[in-house]
Amino acid sequence: MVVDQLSDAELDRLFQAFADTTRRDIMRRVAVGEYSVSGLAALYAMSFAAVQKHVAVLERASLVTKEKRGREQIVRGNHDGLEKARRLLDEYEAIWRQRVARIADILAEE
Amino acid sequence: MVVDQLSDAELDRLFQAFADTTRRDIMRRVAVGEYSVSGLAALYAMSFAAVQKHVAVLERASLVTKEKRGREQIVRGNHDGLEKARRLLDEYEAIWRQRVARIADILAEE
DNA sequence: CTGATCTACAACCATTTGGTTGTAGGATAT
DNA sequence: ATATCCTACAACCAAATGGTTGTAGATCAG
Repeated sequence: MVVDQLSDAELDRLFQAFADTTRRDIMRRVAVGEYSVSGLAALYAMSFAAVQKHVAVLERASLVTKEKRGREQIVRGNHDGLEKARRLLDEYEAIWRQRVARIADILAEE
Repeated sequence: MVVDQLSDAELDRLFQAFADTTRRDIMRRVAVGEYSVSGLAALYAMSFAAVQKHVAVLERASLVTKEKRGREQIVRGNHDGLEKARRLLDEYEAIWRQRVARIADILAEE
């Protein structure tokens, strides 16, 4: 039973978000600790605006959330987004296994 | 222990490959049955060349393989590629869980 | 109040992406 | 031998991506 239907566009955004080294690194960071946008920006050899854009991509993909704290914007990992991506790959895995099982059945019939 | 180290570029290609609805659909198809490139092309409302490009993206990402059979090119799903993507997301999941566990520990100490 | 910090956003640029059409070559069928 | 089918690849185009700099609005510190 599929509880939580994801649109194609949502999945596009999800995987697109993972398809960049800097963004995957940001995901690792915010999964462990708290970072402001400028705190993240300090970690990479690119402009603040570039990092800001990466965070925006992750946010649109529901992989992080931002929360205003004073003049800072705290970036937090969003577990749901990660789970959705994982679930899709698990689904593919299941399809694969079904196929392997079916082939085994066919071989067993002979 | 990380058995099989994936370069950033490989991961970029892997997730980039998943970040398109048509390509995810192709992945589902070839996981179940056998398709030639033209067989796949017949399924979508776009040119043969466009589908050919999508297959090429999946191939560069090690998500499918092609095998020549007569004048056709048979596209097959490659389980390894899928596994690698799954493993990465599992790793993120593990990082997440560690954090949750650590927070629980801190709360328990008080 | 002033200055420094953090953020957002616009404008711009080069490259990549996702699509097209067209051309050409190898394999198959008649 | 000829026509058909399947594939590969080049050239082109519009839009998106990943980066830049610059401007401007909030918030905080002195």
